Amino acid sequence: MSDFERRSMPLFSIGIVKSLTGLTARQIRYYEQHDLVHPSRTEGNQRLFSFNDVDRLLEIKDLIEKGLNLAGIKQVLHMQELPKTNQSNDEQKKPELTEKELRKILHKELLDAGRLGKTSLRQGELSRFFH
Amino acid sequence: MSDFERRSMPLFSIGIVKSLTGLTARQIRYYEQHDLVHPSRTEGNQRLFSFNDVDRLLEIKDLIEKGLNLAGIKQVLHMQELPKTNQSNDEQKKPELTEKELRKILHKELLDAGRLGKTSLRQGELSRFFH
DNA sequence: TCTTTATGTGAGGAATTCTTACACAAGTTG
DNA sequence: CAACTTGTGTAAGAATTCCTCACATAAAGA
Repeated sequence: MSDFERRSMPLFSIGIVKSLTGLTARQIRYYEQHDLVHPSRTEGNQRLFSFNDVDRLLEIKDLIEKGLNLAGIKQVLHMQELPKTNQSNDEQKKPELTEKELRKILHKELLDAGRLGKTSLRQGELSRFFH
Repeated sequence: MSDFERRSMPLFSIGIVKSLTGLTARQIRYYEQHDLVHPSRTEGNQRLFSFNDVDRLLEIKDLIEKGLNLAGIKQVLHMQELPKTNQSNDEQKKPELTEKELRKILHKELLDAGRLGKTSLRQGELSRFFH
């Protein structure tokens, strides 16, 4: 079993994820609805989260606390996922974000300057807690 | 958070543990009832298993497949937990096992000779799957 | 002021888990 | 052989957790 598979394995019910992240069930479902996480499901349609999912929720929480809105968070998470994609591809993959919104988000990030740098250090946060 | 704490953290519902171990819910509850595992509980009394609990259930399953009965398994697990205890302490801690039963168990183990050695190699099995 | 965003809350139902009880096959004991 | 023990299956009924959907609302933006 590869590292990737281990971290993508569906293991945690939403109740556990609540306590691991400090988010409410409402928030977790809302973030899923807006495509920020993609937990799998049991046969009976109950959500099951992986380590990766929990890590990602912790990142989302972090960005929320920095004042980013969901559009901004989506942007950041996508950039982390596709670090080597060239610019033309990037534009093709996020056509829904207008120039204006992007400027607004970047403005927020500037206002938060100094704190944003910590994001990369917090990557894979959960891996510090389990092994 | 220490290593010990991480591995003792209550995370998994019995449904997940079923799929991780291949045991039935009945078996898992029976082993708990006979003091082989001690999952914690949610506020609503639902079982929550840790990595250690799942590891231990995998060991139990292994020993079951080797033909040991629960008394024998309890013996083996206790010996693993207290590797440095002197003999007098050992006797104090397992007064419920008669000489006769012990002889029977040892006989079984002899019949299974050659396979039992693998047990120690399978220690902490789950740690190969997660980190 | 009106709209959007992110979250709280509640209802009603479905899925999961709980305990308890009965059944039973295989092994053990007398 | 008859009775007992062990380990597991199964089912019932209740409790807990989770689901979706809908409505409310504060804060922020237009």
